Amino acid sequence: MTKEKILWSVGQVSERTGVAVSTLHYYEKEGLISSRRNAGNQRRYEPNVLRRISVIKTAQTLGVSLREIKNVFQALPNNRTPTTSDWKKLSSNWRKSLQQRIEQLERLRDQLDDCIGCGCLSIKKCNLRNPEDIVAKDGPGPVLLKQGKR
Amino acid sequence: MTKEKILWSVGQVSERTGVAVSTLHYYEKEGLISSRRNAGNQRRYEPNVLRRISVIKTAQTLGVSLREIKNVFQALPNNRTPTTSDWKKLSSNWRKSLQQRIEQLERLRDQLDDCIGCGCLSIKKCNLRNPEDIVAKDGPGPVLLKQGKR
DNA sequence: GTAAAACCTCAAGTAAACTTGAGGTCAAGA
DNA sequence: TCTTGACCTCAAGTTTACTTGAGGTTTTAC
Repeated sequence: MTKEKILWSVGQVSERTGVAVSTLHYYEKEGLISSRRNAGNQRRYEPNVLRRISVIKTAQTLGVSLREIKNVFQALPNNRTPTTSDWKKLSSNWRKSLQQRIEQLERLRDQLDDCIGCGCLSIKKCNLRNPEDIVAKDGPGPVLLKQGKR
Repeated sequence: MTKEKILWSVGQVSERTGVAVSTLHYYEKEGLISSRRNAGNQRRYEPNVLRRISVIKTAQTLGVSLREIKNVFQALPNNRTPTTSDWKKLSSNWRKSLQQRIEQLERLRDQLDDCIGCGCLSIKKCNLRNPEDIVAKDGPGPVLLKQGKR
């Protein structure tokens, strides 16, 4: 009993996932997904590529860069096609950073509430802009939230 | 009694806000902030530029593009330096989209929880990847969350 | 068997948000 | 005064995540 493998063409994967063919090429070039080729050199994907693409897109929604996603993939034992339990770990980790992001935004929201309340956004008082309660003196010193590059 | 205006040099604004001098130049070129010049053609900023920069940085944290921020600024009557009540409106609006973003991420988080629970991320079952409860058929059709460009 | 649709590669282009560099001017302190 | 640090302009470079295009091959449908 041979296991019949259903393979997908790039166009099928594209339609199935909503991700452009050119993007699939790009992901492959970047080492995020892989494919086999048929006799005519056309890409043929195993179904699990859909998993990978889902994870990529989900992670991007969370603000994870492709580079980081690739690292996560590569950290999987033997860089094998991830198993269910690998996915569990991934989901768990991303759940954590998602939670952190949510909390960060909630803090920001609450600070915005303060600002709306006080109508301030003033340099010396506003929490949002002066999160460490640093009060402006004549001398300088950074006052905004430190923010990574976006 | 003349109103003494304290003006800031670009270096001072940079240190005060944590935003690089080159970025301040860039924001000015893009029409997000403005400055006067002293006799020697050096930039001199009115204190309210700090407000603008705060708003820019805050909005960016919320995922608002510079273009959008500029539009908001320009929508202010006479493109004047925003007043306290202008800021209230801005804060309110941004508070709304912040809330939406939080809710979106919370949904994502809860769906991730489901995935962790079921260990799936499977094509046919996973909520996260199949948010509309579209069950995979043999025929294609996009399955991922629609996502704007990032 | 043939035409159209789908696929291939590789290079170059795009957009946002900045940064870097070259070449030169201005200002403040010893 | 002189030197050093802060400033100036303008052009070009950088990064991420893709898209577009040219020129050619393969597959599929009639």
